[in-house]
Amino acid sequence: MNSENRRAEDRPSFIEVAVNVPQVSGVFHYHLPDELKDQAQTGQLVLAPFGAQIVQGVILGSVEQPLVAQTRPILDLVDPEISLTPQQIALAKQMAADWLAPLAACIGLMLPPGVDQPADLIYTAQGHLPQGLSATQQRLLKLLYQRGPLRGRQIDHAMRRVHWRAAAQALIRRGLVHTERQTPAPTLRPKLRRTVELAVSPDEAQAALPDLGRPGAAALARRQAMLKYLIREKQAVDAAWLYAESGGSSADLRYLEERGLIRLGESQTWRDPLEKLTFADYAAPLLTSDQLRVWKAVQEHLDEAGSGKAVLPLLLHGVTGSGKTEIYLRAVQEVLDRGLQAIVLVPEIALTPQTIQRFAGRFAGRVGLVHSGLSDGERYDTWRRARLGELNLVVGPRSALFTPFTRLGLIVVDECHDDSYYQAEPAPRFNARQAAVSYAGLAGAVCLMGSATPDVVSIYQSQQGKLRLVELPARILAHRSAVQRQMELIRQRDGVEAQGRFRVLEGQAETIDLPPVSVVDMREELKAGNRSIFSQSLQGALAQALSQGEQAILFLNRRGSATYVFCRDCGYTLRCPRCEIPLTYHETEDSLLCHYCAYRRRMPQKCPECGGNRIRQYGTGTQKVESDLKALFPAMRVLRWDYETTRRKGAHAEILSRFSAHQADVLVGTQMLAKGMDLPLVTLVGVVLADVGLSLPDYRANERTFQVLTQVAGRAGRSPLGGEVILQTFQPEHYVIRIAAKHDIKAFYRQELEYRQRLGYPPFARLVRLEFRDFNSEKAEQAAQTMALQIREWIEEGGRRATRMIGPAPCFFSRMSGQYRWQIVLCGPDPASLISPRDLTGWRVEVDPPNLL
DNA sequence: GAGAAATACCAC
DNA sequence: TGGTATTTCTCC
Repeated sequence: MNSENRRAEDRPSFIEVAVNVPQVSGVFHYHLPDELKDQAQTGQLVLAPFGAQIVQGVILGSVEQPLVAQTRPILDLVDPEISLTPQQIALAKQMAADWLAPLAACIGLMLPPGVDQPADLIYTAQGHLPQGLSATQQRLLKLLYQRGPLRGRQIDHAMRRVHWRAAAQALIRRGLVHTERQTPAPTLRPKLRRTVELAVSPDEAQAALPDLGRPGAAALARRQAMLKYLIREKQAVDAAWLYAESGGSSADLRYLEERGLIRLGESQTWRDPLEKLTFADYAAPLLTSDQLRVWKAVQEHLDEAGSGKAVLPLLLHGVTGSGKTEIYLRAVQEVLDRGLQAIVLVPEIALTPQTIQRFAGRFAGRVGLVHSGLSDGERYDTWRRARLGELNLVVGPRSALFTPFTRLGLIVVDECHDDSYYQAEPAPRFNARQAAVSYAGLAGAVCLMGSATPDVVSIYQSQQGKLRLVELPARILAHRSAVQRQMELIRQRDGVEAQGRFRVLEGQAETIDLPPVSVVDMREELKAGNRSIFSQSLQGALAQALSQGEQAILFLNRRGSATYVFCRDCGYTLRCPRCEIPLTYHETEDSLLCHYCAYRRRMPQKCPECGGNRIRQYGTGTQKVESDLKALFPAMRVLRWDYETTRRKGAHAEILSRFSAHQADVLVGTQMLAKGMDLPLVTLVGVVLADVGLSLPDYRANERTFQVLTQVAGRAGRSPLGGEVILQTFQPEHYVIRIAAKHDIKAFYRQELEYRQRLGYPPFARLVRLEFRDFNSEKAEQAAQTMALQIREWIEEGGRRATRMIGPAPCFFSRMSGQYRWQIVLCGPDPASLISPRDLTGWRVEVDPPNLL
């Protein structure tokens, strides 16, 4: 048979499918059975046979010639409403290439959570426990006897880090266990509500009113009320609404339906996480001259992108409080006015309630929210609303990037320096900020990134013409209403008009200088006999703020150091038995906690090493700061914002609103204090120990410390009350401390770029990190050594003299959850191309990871 | 990730 | 040599 003689319509069309098995990277060719030919478009989520399994997959497109002689048919659609947009498919392909990740894993990011159901087996035990089984086999059998048939994933959960699958195979061979395939079915369905409408004309319904039951019966009155309501309404109404209006029940509805008077229907309803919340309208303020200049640049980009031109991503560098969010809001407004759609990425939704509020306030009823607190049903509905074009704006963390829009005009990346845009676990390991740039390019949209502390790599890229840098160098005074109240306060306090450090521009917003920063040398404090964690000047400043009814923030840079416990006799440090990370002390429970794997134990009375009883916690935690503060200032109202106090849902917003409402004088906290918050009453920021973090063995330790110090300093003095920042440190001469104290970010970039160039780190090279984990320390090391030899060979073969290999070495956090970690770092112009064609099963591969710890 | 095929291993 | 444990490879 000659296929060329066939008419085009008869030619079977083949399709390319990415199967949703995360370990499988390739694409596979199938054909569509006739009954699916009309429905199965590119992007559709389908069920396909794959070996002996039935798996989900996404149609990537059609092909003329399949790769295999005999294709198998697609079985069905998983959900007719779930299909990826062409731009999403393009982005998935781009990401797979950029991050050396399997395509299926990237496709998985685009699907609404809860819909993708990996194929699984159901394991059932049969017969009795015989002799001569291995420990794992016995455990597995006992588990199956106890809990009955289980899915593979349930066993994964119950027998964590046990390689039980081999044991299961052995049991299957001996006939003690049997397996059954489970065809995955989506657990989610659209939420429906019942509707009611008249099935007859209003006149006929009116005529039927007296004859709806026994005269005088309660049912008669209820049914009449229902019918009357429907006569008035003329259109279909929600059944729940009708019950409330008439006092009737579903039995009454059934009666009216049987009489042929009404018709029951169903209509779809959306699960909207913002529905129950109300937000104050947030009207657009006038722009400052700086903002107008930036806004013009944004408009230019939107215009050019609108006319089909490729545009550079925009990097908005604006000091804290310079009005970046207002620029985002205008850009979103502009895009919506043009009939396009926008995605706004924020770092950690729980930590930026103020940003969310401003978007929800400005675009009430038109904004979708995506975050980890949503139920699967809410996400599924948000996804489908976006896909149907009923939603045009979405705000959320990195996963919001994958909202299925077809008319994307803008992607905003707020606080673009934030590490939470990087996803390390699970694979694919990628940076959502870089993915946003790719996506904007693919979709013809504008990417607008903003930060008060852009990372040096972005700054370098702007110097190289790869990004367009726009700046907001001046701070805007806190909100006008708050300012007015505070001017009044100052007048009462000082008897004079506030002036000097801030300017009032005619008819526009007012600007104010960044707060002065003083550096306190803690070595001098020790010499002077002050052994408290607060220097004399910080104590003085706190006392003053308290006496004047102002607020203060005390910041602890905890990364890499914490309240670890050691013996003052022998020096023994208590560490996590699984991770070897120093345990941190928690006063409230008198217990020790590992912050990596959540291992917990009681605080010991005696040193486990030497038996001495002088075992104490050392270092400074938020609890210690809180108790010391209370000892110094008994009247002070202290609020703690840290890991411990924010585990409860909604705790972030609650703490923030209590502090904003001046129900506390001092807020003590860690990293999260550095996020974008607007707290007008804060006049003092104290950094308890500024140099923590500088000693971490990571090439970005300086940059990260500088960023966090700059961000936290920006929380002070956003009002006419003024403000100051006190940095306590043991290394006052360190350039990061010196430059942060002067707010001289440009000097930091010069220094840091010089250092990166000297050592050949990004942006002067790119990085790939290979990490191997094993419960057995020798195995982990062995694997790393073998791989290192292999890589050396690849470098040799390819003549890749510009690529250097760092390691193999144990990672800084050398154990995590009981597994030993070893790493190899490749550094060079394009290290990814060296390993992309190789088989790296068992290795975690990260391209341009944000840290090497 | 499952299942089959290929290979390594071992007792006789 | 037959049988089983282990690794490798394909799945469209």
